[in-house]
Amino acid sequence: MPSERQKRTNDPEGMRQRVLDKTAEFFQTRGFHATSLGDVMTASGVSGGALHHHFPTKKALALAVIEERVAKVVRRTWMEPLQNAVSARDGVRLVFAAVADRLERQGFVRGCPLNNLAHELSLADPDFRAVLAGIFEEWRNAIADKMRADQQAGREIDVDPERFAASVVALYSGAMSMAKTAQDSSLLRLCARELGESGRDMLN
Amino acid sequence: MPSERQKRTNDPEGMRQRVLDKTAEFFQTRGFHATSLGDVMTASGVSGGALHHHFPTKKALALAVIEERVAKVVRRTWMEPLQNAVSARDGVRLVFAAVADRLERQGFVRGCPLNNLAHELSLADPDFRAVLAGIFEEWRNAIADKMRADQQAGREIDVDPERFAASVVALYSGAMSMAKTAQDSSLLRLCARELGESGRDMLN
DNA sequence: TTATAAACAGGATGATCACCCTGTTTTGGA
DNA sequence: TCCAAAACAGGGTGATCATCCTGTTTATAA
Repeated sequence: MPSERQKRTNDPEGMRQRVLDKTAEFFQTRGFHATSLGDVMTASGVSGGALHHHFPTKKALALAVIEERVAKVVRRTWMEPLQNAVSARDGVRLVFAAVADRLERQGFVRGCPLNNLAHELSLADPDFRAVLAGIFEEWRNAIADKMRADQQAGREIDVDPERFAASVVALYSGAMSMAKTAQDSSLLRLCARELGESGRDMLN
Repeated sequence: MPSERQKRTNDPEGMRQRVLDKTAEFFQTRGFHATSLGDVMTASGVSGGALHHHFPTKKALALAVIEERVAKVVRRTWMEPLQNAVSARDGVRLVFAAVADRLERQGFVRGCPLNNLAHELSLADPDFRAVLAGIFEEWRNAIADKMRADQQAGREIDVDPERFAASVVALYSGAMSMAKTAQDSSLLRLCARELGESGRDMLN
């Protein structure tokens, strides 16, 4: 039986996840440089020794956040809904609308976690840049693949899948940038309309 | 006549501009937080006292950089070429092409200075956010105004100028984000094609 | 010429930060 | 049961950074 002098319960995986959660949150609202490891330690209730044990450097922590949190957000927000959509174009419209809905409910815009970190870290470190570029590519590929599937079903024949994918990611990223800076989610909706309700729009 | 014990020549405005130049450069490649005032002092050959005399805080320096450098880049890159263009759509295409040309010549992508700082500073400080949002708005207004002028000449009747302007800024900002992260300016060209060469494109 | 303020120099300072080190506790397998 | 490794605690450390302060030099206006 556990004696009363058992003071600690080791939960390495739980502690790791707690650190990643809080760090991802701080990175999203303050960015990499404005987030201190002290902030992370206090917020996640982790000692300096434990933090260093799981993540030897701040860079290692950031890479884990990007690979295990940021990438996951992109997959859950974009790729999964897209695969379940009836078409590429419809899926993209649904994602734009879903994100705009969420932003309006929460009342403020923190921006796209991938873009936030990409801007701050892409030029700072080659390792950061490589991982971030990989997520962007995965994102574009998911959209292009869906569009190619549509085309194999005989639809959207005159569309270049790569160009469509890049433009959708660009439109979304840029719209989120503006929405974050203006703190106005209606800019996202405005850009979303450009994705074409009928056949006479920019992106149609 | 100037005696030989005249050791210094005061040039407050020149020194101010030199500081702004170097700071804008550092902000563009490293960002706000990764740029130390020591970096600025060494690079621009300015003493701590002089720097503090012209810009009492780092925030004041950053605000000056945004208002006197970043805003100017947007005006020179976007608004002036746009006003001289034959149409809004054509002007936008020209700017995309001009930027892509420059990026290819220089061989690397540092990104859009406005977006770079907007991502890092928008949520950090209300004053930063306000100034940055103002530049985005000015940018959008310039595009929308040009489109409205086209419409008064009977062209592009079925286009919403605000929507067009927001989408163009978003497409450009997002394309630059991707190009910067991938260090591949061809992504900008790919997105530029979405602006419509004939009449069957996303943005046409 | 002289007084006053602006312009500039350069070191001091306190706070912060990422990282490290030493030691203790817990865990799981031999 | 025991032992080695993993997990964790917490204080220390050198470096860096933004800001400040005191003093000196230059410009300007009376």
